[in-house]
Amino acid sequence: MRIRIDINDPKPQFEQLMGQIKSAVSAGVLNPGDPLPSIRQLANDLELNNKTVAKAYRLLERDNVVESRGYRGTFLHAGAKDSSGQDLGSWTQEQLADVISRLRSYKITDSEIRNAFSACMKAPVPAAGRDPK
Amino acid sequence: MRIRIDINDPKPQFEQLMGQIKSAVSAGVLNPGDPLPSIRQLANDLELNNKTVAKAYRLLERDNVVESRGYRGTFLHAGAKDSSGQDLGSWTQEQLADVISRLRSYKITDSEIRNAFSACMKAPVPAAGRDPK
DNA sequence: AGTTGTGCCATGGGTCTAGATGGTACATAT
DNA sequence: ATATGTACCATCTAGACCCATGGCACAACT
Repeated sequence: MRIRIDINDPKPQFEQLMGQIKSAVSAGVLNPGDPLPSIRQLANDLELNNKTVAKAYRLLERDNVVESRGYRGTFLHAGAKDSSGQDLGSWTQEQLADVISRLRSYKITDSEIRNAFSACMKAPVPAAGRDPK
Repeated sequence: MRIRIDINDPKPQFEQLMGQIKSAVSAGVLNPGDPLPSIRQLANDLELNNKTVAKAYRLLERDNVVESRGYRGTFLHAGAKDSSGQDLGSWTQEQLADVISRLRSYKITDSEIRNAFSACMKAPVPAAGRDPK
C-alpha cells in the first residue's frame, strides 16, 4: 500500500496517517493479522518523525485497528475490519455539543464555559486510570 | 458599602466585583430595590474601566442579582437575596466534569477532548439565540 | 549487534483565548 | 446640558495548548 503525507494539509500528520491506514483496512488492502512497517521504518519512508508515527500507532491501537506486540512489531488487529469503520471522534463531539448547548440555554457565557472546561481538564482526577497524553 | 479591587489578584477584576456585590447582598448590606452606582460612577471610584464594570453588571443581571432599568440606572433585583446565594459556576463545572470523565473512560485523549471541545464551541449554532460574549 | 515498541525530557512555531483598555455613538430620560 | 445603559469598533498582553521535532534510554527479542 502507498501512503502520502501532505505537509501543507491543515490536518495533523499523525491524523492523516491514521486515516489512510483505516481506509486501507476498509478497502481490504490491509487484512487482519498483516504486519505493519515498524515505527522507525515507516517514519523513515514517509520522512516523518518517529514520534509522529508512534503517536498514530498508539491511537490506532486504542481504536482496536492495530495490535502492538512489543519487540515483535505491530500487526493489524483481528477486528480491524469493524473497528476502522466506527468513528469515535464524532461521538466525542456529540457528547460535548450536548452539554454545551445545555449550558448555553442557561445563558452561560462562552467564556465561562471555556473557563470551566479548562478548569475541569486541569483538575486532578480523584483516583483512577490517568490518561497518557 | 466599600469595594476593593486588587490588581494583583489572579481573579479577574469583573469577577472580584461580582463576588463582593453578591457578598454584600448576602450580608444584608445591600437590599432588594436599592440603587447601585452607575457604571461610569463606579468605574471612576474603583479606578476601573467602564467596560469592566459593565461586564460585571451584565453578568449580575443574568444571575438575577441586579436589574437594569436603562437610563434610570441599575437596582438590586427583587430576588437578589436568593439569587446571590446560588452558584451557577459550580453547576457548570459539574456538567462538564461529567462528560469529561465519561469520555476519558473511553480512553479518549485529553488532546482529543480539547480539540473536539473547541470545535464544538467554534461550530455555528443551527438557528437559535446566540450567546453574546 | 541490531531492531522492536515505549518511556521521559526538552523546545520552537503557530494558533487561540481571556482580560482589560480605549474610542465613538445612540435613544431616552432628568 | 448631563447622565443612563448599551452597542460597535479596535488594540495589546499574557497564558495555554497542539503539533512536530530531537535526543537519550530501556528491556526483550532475532
